Order: sequence, then C-alpha cells, then structure tokens
Amino acid sequence: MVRQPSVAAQNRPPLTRERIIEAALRIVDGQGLGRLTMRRLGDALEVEAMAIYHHLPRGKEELLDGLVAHVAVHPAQIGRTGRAADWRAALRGWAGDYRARLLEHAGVLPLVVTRRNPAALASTTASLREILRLAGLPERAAADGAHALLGYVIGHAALEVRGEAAGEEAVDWQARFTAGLELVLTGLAAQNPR
Amino acid sequence: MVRQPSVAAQNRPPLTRERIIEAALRIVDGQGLGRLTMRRLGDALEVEAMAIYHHLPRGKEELLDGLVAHVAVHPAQIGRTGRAADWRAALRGWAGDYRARLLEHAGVLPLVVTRRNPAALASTTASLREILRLAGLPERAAADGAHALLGYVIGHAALEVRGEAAGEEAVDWQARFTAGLELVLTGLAAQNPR
DNA sequence: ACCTGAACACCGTTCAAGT
DNA sequence: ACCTGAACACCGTTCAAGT
Repeated sequence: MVRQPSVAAQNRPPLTRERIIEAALRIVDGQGLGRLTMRRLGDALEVEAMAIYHHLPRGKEELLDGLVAHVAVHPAQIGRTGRAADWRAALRGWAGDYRARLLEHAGVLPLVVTRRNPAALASTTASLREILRLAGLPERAAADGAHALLGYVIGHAALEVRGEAAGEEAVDWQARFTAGLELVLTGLAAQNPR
Repeated sequence: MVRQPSVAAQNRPPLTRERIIEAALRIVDGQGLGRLTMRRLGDALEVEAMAIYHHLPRGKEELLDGLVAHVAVHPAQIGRTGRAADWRAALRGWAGDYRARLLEHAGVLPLVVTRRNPAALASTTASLREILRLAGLPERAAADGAHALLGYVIGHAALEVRGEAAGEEAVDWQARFTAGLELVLTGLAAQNPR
C-alpha cells in the first residue's frame, strides 16, 4: 500500500492530540487493546508511527492515559434538578450512564484499573461526594460513599464484560446492575439524617 | 552470565506448571506486569524461555490465566460457623481476605478485569450466592447480591491501588473499604425476610 | 513545526535439533 | 520427555534527516 507523501499530506486533516486519541479508541473498541500499536495507529491516521510522538511526547504511555481520561472522566450532574432531595435519582442516572460508557469501551477497562492517569477519576469522585454531602451525609460518610459507588460501578462493569455468571442460565445484567446499585443506595439512605 | 547446561540442569528443581506460575507472580509483584516477559521468566527459572512452552503449550496466554486463577480463586467459607445467622460475619471475613489478596498482587488486577480465564471467579461467586441463600434471601436476590459484593470488592481494590482520592488529605483505605462494605451489607439485610 | 526512514533493543512464538 | 539455539515477524522508541 503506497501513499504519495506530499500530495496526501495536503488532503488529510492535520494530526492533533484529539484525532490521535479518537483513532486509538476506535482501534481498541473494534479490535481490542492488544492490537493497539503505534504502527497500526499510524496506519489508521495515514501517517508514519513516528509522527505521533510529535503530539504525544511521552509516547504510548501518554496515549493510554488519554484513553482513560476520554472514557472515565464523567462527573455526575449535581444541579440537574437543583433539589438535593433527588440525590438518589441523580446517582441512578449517573451510574447508568457510567456503566454504559465503560461497557461501550470495555477494552480500556484494564487501563482504568491500572495505576495510570491518577487524576482521571478525581473529578468524577468529587461530584459524587458533593451530591452525597448536599443530600445531608456527614463529610466522612459522603467521601466513603462516593468511593463505594464508583468502586461498585467499575467492579460490576468488569464482571459484566467477563460475562462472569458462575454457571447461571441467561443473566439480565442490566437488572442485576440496578439491583446491586439499590443495595448501595439503601445503605446510604440508612446513613442519612434527613 | 554463563551457565553449564548439563551440570546446572541436575542441581535445579524440575520445571513444573506451578513453579513457573509462582515465579511469574514473583516478577509481577516485584517489578510489575509490564516486565513479565517469557525471556525474563526463563532467566528467573534458570532455563531458556522456550522451555516454558513445554509446560504451558498456550504460552503467555496460559501463563496469565494461571496468574488470575492463583489470585482470584478464593471462595468464602460457608460453614465456618455452621450458623446461617452469621452470614454478615462470614461475608466480612471473606471480603477482608479477598481485598488483602488483590492488594498484595495488585499487578494482576488488570488481568482479573480482562476477559481472560472466565472460570476463575465462578467458584468465588457461587460461594457468596450460597451464603446469601442460606441467610434467607430469595434465589434471585442472592445471585444479584453475590455479584454486588464481588463487584464492590474488586472495584474498590482497583481504586485503592490507584490511590484515587480526589484531592483528599490522608485516606484510611481500610476504614473506607469497611464503610462501603457495610453499605452493601445493610442493603442486603433490608432484603432479608428473616 | 511537522513528518519520515533507518536503526536499536527488545518482544512472543515456531521449529528443527539435541539429550 | 524435556530443553536448547537459531530464526521470524513483530514491538516501542531514538535520532538524524528532510520539507
């Protein structure tokens, strides 16, 4: 497959950090994380692999960090209703969206779980904590609860992707996810003084 | 570093599947998953990398499956007390052990989350379901609850490894883990007819 | 500034060969 | 049966060179 460098270079959009990360996500979603290589990514962008390093100086590490940020940064909408009393509805909405996002990009789940990109989940966690605080939970309980929620959603998504069902027949994962979420919400409500 | 093949071959223990996986786990725990290569693993076992394939015909895939099984297979002790009423204590004990195991071998967490080795978590999930069933929960609630527990523990362990704390000062992860677990247990108790 | 081409030090895996 | 050595088709990344 031969490309004419000078001519083709005019016809394609300029290489940007964003275009690179989107193309990488497309490869991961379609072929799996194991097939994401700098050379293949270059092919997808109609560019030599080495051109990528000009936009992501830290190379593949920075690329993977970008994928995690693109998928895992998704704060809960605090003021969607404006009423703190709707905290359960807000959390249900966020959890459903977050789960869908993780399942849609299941290939990056192992990266979300790894140490990379420590700041990626921070904004999400902070938004959950704030919702619980506004709902009336003490500071400490709100912080603990935010992690319980995020941990549950990520962990359950991981089990879903694996199709881990311990010899059960057909499993309604959506219903199972919701049932587990309600367990956590029930526990949180029991801590709520209001 | 030169070895005398015939002599050294006599002095070292025979290569077995188990010895290979234990050596691999040592590398992952000490240096990280990224540094686990067949060649380095061979070095650690004082053997050429290619010798490993004789014991693990599916190669590195089989090696990683073995690591997951070694870490993630840890069923809850159902009959530790013999009394179903102690279901909460049994689950607390299991969760604490499982968390410790995952944190001890944090390098394999991304593998646990990946699709590999679908049977690895089955026995663990089944034991949790059985405890909840014996505690008096309906079949469906027991199955959902087992996944909620496993999902929470795995997800929270992943957050702990990342040290994900959204700009908080010092975090007592052990206490936070326990607090989140109690949320789930409270939710489960609310479903219990007894 | 942005991209290329060649090169380097690694990978996992095969395969024929040794004992 | 168990292990080795050489070889193959890949990797990520560097670096000097082009435009």
